[in-house]
Amino acid sequence: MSNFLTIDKRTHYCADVDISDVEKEVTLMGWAHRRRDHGGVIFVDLRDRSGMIQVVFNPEAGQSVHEEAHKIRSEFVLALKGKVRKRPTGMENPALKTGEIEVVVSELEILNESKTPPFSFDETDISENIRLKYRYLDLRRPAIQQNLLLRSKLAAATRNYFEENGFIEVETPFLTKSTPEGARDYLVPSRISKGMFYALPQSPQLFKQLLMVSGFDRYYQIVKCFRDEDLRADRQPEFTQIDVEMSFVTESDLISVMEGLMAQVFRKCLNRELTIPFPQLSYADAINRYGKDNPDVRFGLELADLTDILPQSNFKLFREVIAAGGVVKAIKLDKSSALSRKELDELKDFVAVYGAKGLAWARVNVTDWTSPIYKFLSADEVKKINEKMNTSEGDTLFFVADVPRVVHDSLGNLRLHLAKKLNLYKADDLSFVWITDFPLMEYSETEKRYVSMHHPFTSPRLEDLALLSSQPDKVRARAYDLVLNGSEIGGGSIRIHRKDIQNQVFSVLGLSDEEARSKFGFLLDALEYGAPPHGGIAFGLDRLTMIMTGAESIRDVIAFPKTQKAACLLSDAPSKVSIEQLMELSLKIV
RNA sequence: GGGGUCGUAGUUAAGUUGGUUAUAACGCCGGCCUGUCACGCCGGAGGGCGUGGGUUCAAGUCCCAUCGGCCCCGCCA
Repeated sequence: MSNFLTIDKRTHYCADVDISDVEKEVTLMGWAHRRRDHGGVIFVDLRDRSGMIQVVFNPEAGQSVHEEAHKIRSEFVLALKGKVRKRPTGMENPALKTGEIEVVVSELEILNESKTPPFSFDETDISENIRLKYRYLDLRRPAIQQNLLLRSKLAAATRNYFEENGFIEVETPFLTKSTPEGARDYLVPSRISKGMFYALPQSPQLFKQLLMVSGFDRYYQIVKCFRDEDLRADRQPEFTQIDVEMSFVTESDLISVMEGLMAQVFRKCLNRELTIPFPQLSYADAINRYGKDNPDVRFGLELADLTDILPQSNFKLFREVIAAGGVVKAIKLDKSSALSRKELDELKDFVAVYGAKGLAWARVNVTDWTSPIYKFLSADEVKKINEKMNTSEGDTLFFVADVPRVVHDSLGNLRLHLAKKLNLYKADDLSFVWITDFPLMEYSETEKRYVSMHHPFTSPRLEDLALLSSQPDKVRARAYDLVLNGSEIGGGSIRIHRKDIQNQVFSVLGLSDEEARSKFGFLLDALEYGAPPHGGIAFGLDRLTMIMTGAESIRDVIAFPKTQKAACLLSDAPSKVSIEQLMELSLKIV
């Protein structure tokens, strides 16, 4: 029996051994990343979470060690002891952090063997179903380990910041009450109360408001949230929020505390200094200029509104769209980014996804345009458009005419598509922007009623209160989103702390008093017992980590993620349960 | 719910207008090799093309269905 683990404790992580350790005896443990067997001397790259170091087995070191080394295969788990030495001149490996040195092994124990892994850890484009099935192996890859390491640093920096600033971390329940508004709930059947269900929280929203009523004053929590909706590249059904709530604050107080958080987090995790305060943009301006409420402001390509120029146009399509209350908008691509005719045509398909029935384009020449729609436009219209969009020779214009939503969706996304395709921004740019003055509610055609844009506990702006019953969609909310590089990384609001206003909002949302009582009675009650003015915000930890690591998928910043069908290929969840389990819960599969 | 795309040795891919025994690289196994680091050299094994139907003399190639991965629309207060 060897002394490894019991007497010979690990002295270093592999990549932490350096030139100053030469002549020292070290004990290392890790995985055999690669073996190079020269018949005589054998080299093994020993890997752990820190990185790699080359270890050497010389035949002279002793026959038994050398024989044991012959058995080493990929991913065998090794414990070894040896002396650090500088590599012979000319044998250094500059690609390796530890490339100047190596460890000459005197003792070796194979702590565990390994089957040949199903994929190579050097390979970068392994199909994702294989990676997810063997996630514990996928997670050995340094790139993913780095992502999770940064995620850990981000969480730590966040906790430090809040602790330093007088916030208290409080846990809130996972087994809680289903809420009618918002996303679809994950339900958990109650065994004790037959036919009753808990819901997993979409967010700890109501509980953190209650904590303000309790007087905690400053709350935070890094917490899982659950929404049973379809997945995207940046969306999982269970995700992590940095959840915050503060009492006796206004929007500007909260915003500046959160800017401090961002500054600290980026300094500690990425050693980057942010310029604060961040710029702010109203929701209306964001939509008008960028077509989206999560605008990527790293580049221009802003939308220009041409509706005023074209109501009498000879171009029937524009004229009719405007007459029907629609808008005509355009974006301008600089001449340095000219596209081929084929590429221009392909963009039609791109905007069709967002409901655009067409995409008109124009190439600006010295005196005219090259464009399918040029012949329909008057010289005056062309002149006014050229002036409004400040065109110069070689620029390309893209027009969409439709109802505002379609125009904004298609041009807003076309703008992102072109910027990415044509590299109009630098990969490491960081452009934060607060979006403010959201509408409190909007009319839902599917539900035939007004629905909250944020959530029903968001405070209306006091000066808009009078409009609440007459023109609900004109009421602005005291809500704010933080957008980074076109990604909504956080959103929050000042909440309603008065019962009468909360009731009024519920009523406009079509919630009867009885419904409001049965769903949110506990909140309404709490508002009657000295609820302080309060507000908060929640950040998406996963999305923030994605941006900080440059990950293209949320799965690359989550240790054990779900597939698009919300399945876990590793554990095979979700799965069937036994009839006994169902009976215990009084459940029947229909 | 809908649109798109992919599925061929362990992995990554190639596979002509359907046509002999389905290719390659890496990996794996065996042998040789004392300074490699994607070690090298020699030899070898390994799949019947996601699954199920169909068309055909003949299907990895065509058709239908189905399962799964990814991207998107809807959805995500």
